[in-house]
Amino acid sequence: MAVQGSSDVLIDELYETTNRLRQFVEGRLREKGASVARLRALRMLARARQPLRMRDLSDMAGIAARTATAIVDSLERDGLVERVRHPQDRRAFLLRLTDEGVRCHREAEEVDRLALAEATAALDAADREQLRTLLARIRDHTV
Amino acid sequence: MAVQGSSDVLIDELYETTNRLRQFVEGRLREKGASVARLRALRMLARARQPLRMRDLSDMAGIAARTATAIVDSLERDGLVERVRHPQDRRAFLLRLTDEGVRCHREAEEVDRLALAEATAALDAADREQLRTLLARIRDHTV
DNA sequence: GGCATAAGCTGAGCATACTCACTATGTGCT
DNA sequence: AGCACATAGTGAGTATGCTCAGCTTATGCC
Repeated sequence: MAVQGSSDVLIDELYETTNRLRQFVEGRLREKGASVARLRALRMLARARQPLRMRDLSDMAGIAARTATAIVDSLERDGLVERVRHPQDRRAFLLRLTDEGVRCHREAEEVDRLALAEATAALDAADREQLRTLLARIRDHTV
Repeated sequence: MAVQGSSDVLIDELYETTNRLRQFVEGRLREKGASVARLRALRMLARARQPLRMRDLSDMAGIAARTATAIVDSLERDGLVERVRHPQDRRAFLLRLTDEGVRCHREAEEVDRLALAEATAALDAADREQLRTLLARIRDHTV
């Protein structure tokens, strides 16, 4: 029974772990004016070689287009990101990090790195790699 | 660089995996009038030997008390749960599953089990156990 | 050129998570 | 008894995720 029941609560544990990890990291990111979702958007924009459209951002982040709109709204309100009309496609925007956005990203990334290192202190490199592998296998089956 | 960067995106992968798994499971639970959060509450109530207070529920589910209020509100609105005044402590409620709630829980539990089995099809028993162990280690460091 | 269809984005509305502040009630100390 | 503090639950407000509907603009086919 214990063996068969071993997967029953897996989603709950995944859910709770994510919730707690998010709160843990967000508590540290807050003072930098960031959050997990906001940092993720900043990271995508910082890493991309080309300016991104809203759609690119939502695809890369694995979130709904509407959710990306909300995130970018808040980033724009705080002066971290700018929407510029796409020169060829008048339906689309191109997203650009402001100087403030670049600074915020850099600081938030460092805070995130430290918080994540703290949260995963009990995992060695092999454990982390194993965890990533297992997560990827779940993602492959939830399309 | 690849090795050092291995933990950088771990939280993003955990985040995205949870989001996708939740949507995957909720798509199947929806027709049963449930959701991941609602099923979790129903499960706690069904498994508890004693009637639970709001506080017991939020503690067991690992969520904020206010969030439990919202979940129970929705379950009560749909006639799945009842709040009964605690006979000794007039501040508290005791939560009781209705017959409809019991039926909903039973059906949702089965749907959840199947959906989870599908999502974790690429993981054998040892993988699942390993995943649970790794998640638990993260939880221990995010209190 | 013109019409049908697709794509980009956002408004509206919901669910689930949080914090903070508040009311009502219990508990414990003097 | 009475005051201080703790606990139970919820209202208010915010963030992040979703879907569906709708407007605007591109695209592709005749």
